[in-house]
Amino acid sequence: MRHDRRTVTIYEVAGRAGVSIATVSRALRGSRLVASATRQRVEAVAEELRFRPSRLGRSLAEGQHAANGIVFPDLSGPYYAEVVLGYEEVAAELGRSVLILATHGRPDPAAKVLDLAGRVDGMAILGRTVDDGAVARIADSGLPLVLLARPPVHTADTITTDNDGSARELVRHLLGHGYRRFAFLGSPAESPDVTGRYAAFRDCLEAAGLVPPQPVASALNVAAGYAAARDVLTGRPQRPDALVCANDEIALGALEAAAGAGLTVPGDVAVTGWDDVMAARYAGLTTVRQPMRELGATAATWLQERITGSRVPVRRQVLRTQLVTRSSCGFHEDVEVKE
Amino acid sequence: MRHDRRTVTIYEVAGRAGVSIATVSRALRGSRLVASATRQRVEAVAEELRFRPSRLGRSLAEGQHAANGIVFPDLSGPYYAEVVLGYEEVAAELGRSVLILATHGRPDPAAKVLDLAGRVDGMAILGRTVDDGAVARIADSGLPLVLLARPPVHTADTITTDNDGSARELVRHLLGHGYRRFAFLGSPAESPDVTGRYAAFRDCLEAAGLVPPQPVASALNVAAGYAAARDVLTGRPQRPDALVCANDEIALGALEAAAGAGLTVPGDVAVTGWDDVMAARYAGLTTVRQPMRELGATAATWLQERITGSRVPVRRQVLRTQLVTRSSCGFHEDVEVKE
DNA sequence: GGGGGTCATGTAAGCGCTTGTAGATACGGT
DNA sequence: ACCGTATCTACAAGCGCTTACATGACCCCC
Repeated sequence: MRHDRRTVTIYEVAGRAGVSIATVSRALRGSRLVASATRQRVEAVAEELRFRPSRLGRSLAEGQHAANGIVFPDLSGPYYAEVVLGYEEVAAELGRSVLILATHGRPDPAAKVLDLAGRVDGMAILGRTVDDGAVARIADSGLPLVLLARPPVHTADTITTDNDGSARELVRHLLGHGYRRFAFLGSPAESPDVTGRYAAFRDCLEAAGLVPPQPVASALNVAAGYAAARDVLTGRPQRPDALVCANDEIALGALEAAAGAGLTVPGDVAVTGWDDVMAARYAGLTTVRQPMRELGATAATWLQERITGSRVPVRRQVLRTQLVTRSSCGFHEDVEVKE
Repeated sequence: MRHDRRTVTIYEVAGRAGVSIATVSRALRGSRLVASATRQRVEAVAEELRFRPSRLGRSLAEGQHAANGIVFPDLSGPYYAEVVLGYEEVAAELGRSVLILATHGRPDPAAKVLDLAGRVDGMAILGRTVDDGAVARIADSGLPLVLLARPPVHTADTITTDNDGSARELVRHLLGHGYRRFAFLGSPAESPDVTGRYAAFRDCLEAAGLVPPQPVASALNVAAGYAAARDVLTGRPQRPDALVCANDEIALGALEAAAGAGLTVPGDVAVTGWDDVMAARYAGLTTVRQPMRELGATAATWLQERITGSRVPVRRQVLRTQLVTRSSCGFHEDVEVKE
């Protein structure tokens, strides 16, 4: 069952250098307890033999994987990719490898998540990928955990973006443009973010004296958004004049549906999204930009603190968002600044 | 230096169940050499103690990490993200974890790549992230390796997409629309793909009796594409009428530059890209779609074969691409099919 | 010139698992 | 009553490293 290729071990280096393995280990890790002549000899032999210490041996002895994990639904769309990137960048800087696990919308990722948990010193969980039970079980095992864009679970740290604030800002902006017949496209059950966005949308409309509509079910992709918007724009007695979409992909689908129905944007209907994907810019879509990279970076930083130190209190943080107004929500004088 | 949180080990399970650790191991791994009464007892105790076998212990004993690595430049844009996703999906299916390493354009990732190599049973390297020397060194160590969208290095398997074929198809298409004054935007040094695309572009124009232009330097992002296109469209005596851009981001920048220069697309100038990013659709950009997901999936499959079996011959494969014609390369009757 | 440091190195005990091998037990056939 | 065989279990070696502790050499100074 062993690997075919023989790798050179610390024993061979020790033998060739005429010292014990303890000395090799010390010499190569820069301990001061080695005479410099010995150190040089060991280094020369190690170089000659192309010795690379086994990560497994080292990890087992140290009781540290020197690795972090991250679980996410997928990487289509820049949203999660940016989070992963921010996470990886900080982790790499700290000398930790990153293990990924994409759930790909599979029903029960618990087994794979548990497996991942056994390979890392800490782990970030992104969105609604792992159910509360599994999260609690992992947290209870003592594995440092950070939850991202996901409802908190007792002892784990949690970071989210400001869905509440951004939804309110968005709705007020649309109200300011004179829109009154709102629709919300996207199923709150799809993700915790959508849940929060819809809730704030509802509250904000109520506060404005309007009757908030039920959300229109839609998965978080272009095709679903197209279908949902088509139904809403053509199949109802009272056509809405503002489609608040749970993310940009739904909104992009909605823009197509509007065009298909012969409606102009933003004249006949306004459309907004969330995420500020690259396509949003070319589609003139008003949307909410979120600090995804920072989300990942903060997660990696927090984990590091939990892994090395033993800070006790549970942390929660809400990252600020930015409303990006383009043409799809009404006419503006200001032109988007070139980036 | 050991971890604080005490994890339960096989010894405790053995003690509680009144058997040896060997029996625990066999019982839990489903060996037939265990009486079913014993197995049940062990399983009950393991469950009660929430015993999770240490991955490190197991890997060390088996000489297998049960993990694959992948190195890529970044994850902005769907290109690499899709590859990673395809790779992860297949690897996970095969019970292997995935370690990622983003080079983030850092100058010398060799140390981190070597570290990664020590943590996995096989590894994919994407694009021009690791220099030939480091690749050769890893390959020589016997680590199964697959190179993606990158020039081959002796013993490693290589998979690329059909840059040559797609470039020729693209140029012929533009020639068919009547364009004759071509420019190529993108620095061949940026990536092996760009090198291949430019070479085929050049050859194809020569074959058509035209004098191929030198490439116009540009990094693979929107801002660089904008700047390069602006120079080409405004700063030259003979303005080109077809901008073949090395990827979609450059092309999107070029579209903006054309608009900024008061030129119509495709009337005054045609623009094309590569990758078919989501924004390309909304920008009406003609481009080349590549099977990125398949690229990653194939890499994982090949690695698995190399890791488990010992197939000797070096493999090379070129994946087919698909020209996606939209409005930016001339007027078409056909409308893109809804996806 | 012997006691007490300091410095360099070796010894060995883990870290948590897998697995080859040997031993124990029970059973059936003769 | 005995032995061969099948079935189960324990023993122990190993995987490749780190590190506490022991050992020994050497030097300094009273």
